[in-house]
Amino acid sequence: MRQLRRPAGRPPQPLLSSARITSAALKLIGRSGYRGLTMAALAKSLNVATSALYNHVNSKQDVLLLVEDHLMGRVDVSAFSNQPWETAVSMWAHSYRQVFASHLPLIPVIALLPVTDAPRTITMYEAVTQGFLTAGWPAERIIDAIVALESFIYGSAYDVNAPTNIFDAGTQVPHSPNFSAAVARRGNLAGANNADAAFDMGLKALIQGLAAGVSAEMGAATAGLH
Amino acid sequence: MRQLRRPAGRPPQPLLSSARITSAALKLIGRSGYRGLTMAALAKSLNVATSALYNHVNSKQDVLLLVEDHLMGRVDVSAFSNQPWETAVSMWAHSYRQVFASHLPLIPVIALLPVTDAPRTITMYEAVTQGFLTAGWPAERIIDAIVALESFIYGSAYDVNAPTNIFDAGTQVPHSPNFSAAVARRGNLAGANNADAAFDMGLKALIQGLAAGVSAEMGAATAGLH
DNA sequence: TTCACTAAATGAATGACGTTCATTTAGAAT
DNA sequence: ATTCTAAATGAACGTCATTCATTTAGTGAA
Repeated sequence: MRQLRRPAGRPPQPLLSSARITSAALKLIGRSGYRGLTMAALAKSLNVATSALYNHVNSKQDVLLLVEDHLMGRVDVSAFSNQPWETAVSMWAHSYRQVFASHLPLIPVIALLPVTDAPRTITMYEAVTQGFLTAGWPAERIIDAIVALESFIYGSAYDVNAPTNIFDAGTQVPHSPNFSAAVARRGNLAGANNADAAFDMGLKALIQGLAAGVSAEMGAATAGLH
Repeated sequence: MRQLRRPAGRPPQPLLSSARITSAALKLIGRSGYRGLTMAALAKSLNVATSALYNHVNSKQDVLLLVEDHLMGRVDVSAFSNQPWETAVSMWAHSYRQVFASHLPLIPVIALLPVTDAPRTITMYEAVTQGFLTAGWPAERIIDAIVALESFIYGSAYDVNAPTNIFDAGTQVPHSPNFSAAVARRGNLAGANNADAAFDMGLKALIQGLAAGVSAEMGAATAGLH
């Protein structure tokens, strides 16, 4: 079945928009991964010439930013409004990691690009900040704590995609006896994925450590120490 | 000054080797960053045809793996042999982050590729594992703890390269009052880089939390609880 | 209404880049 | 000696992102 060829020139109704591009990009990523996300394939899936995309985005990076911000809307921050701080942070972090574990190429985008053009991302941060404030965190410390948690989440998202044999030392096993033994013993405990176990362990430690750190500081402040 | 053109055919002395390629790649990265690291530029810096590289590596990924493993040798693990566990982990983590903060494109390589062909990486893990064992960590938990720490380190390496205005909400400031206020207050405290503050805060928390978690578990085990 | 301007499409062209292949030459192994 | 393999050259390929001239349609000002 051949398609009618659309003539050149502005169409009566616009064929493209940021929203349409974002949606098509997400479908394409779902179907063929980030390797399949090319400007040509994206245009084709929208039944449009490749160059038409550049009337709506300045670069492929822009497309990635659109996708990133859309996905940020899927990160669940609801726990910050009805759960204690520790629980809320844990639920948020789990959701955050889950959303981006299948979108690793976005991590450099999130981590390095200003949030200015990412409204949903800003909304997410606002909810998280509110949760921290409600829990009594001093404003001065909140961003650093969020950044620390996010750093852990990004790294953990990579780890979700690590192959199971990533720590296989191969021929070097004799030269790394302690390490290789530890690798062999890993996961000898009940169930669950290795990546999940490491994430849960680290997240619990981080949350507990952050809480301890900030409460110590506040205690000191209250006591007038500095 | 024109170069003599080398004729085709195997030269009496090999012009290339893994070591030479690694060294040239590192120099090139230092001079022009990862954007400048192309197979063509790499070959040119070695005064060799591009295709000659493929007699020694199978792909550009291979080059990245060579560089990665070389850099792993720069990560300082010495503290594990003469410092208490908390100090050693902290020093190792700082060194690890510093080494890779200027090599972000390697992070997916480290995080996702088996260590099998990375001998220095294995050596690093062996030293870290020994440090954990000496501190009394149960073998079953060590790899998960290392993975958790590494995840945090990778994410923090990205953060080192984040622009200072990354959290600038721009026109959306009115819609994110708490977040924007927290961003404004960040770094109101003495000196230091924002990224460094977040890293120190998170690392301290993580180390403390991991220590607390494992000692609780060991205490329970000692007491015969399970 | 007309006219200039801008928005949004097409399709051709460009320029990087990674990678492959036929070919050549030299060392190594039988 | 002869054969096999290692290691080089240079040409060619295919994939991409991006740009540009061109076309057409809506929009706002005179």
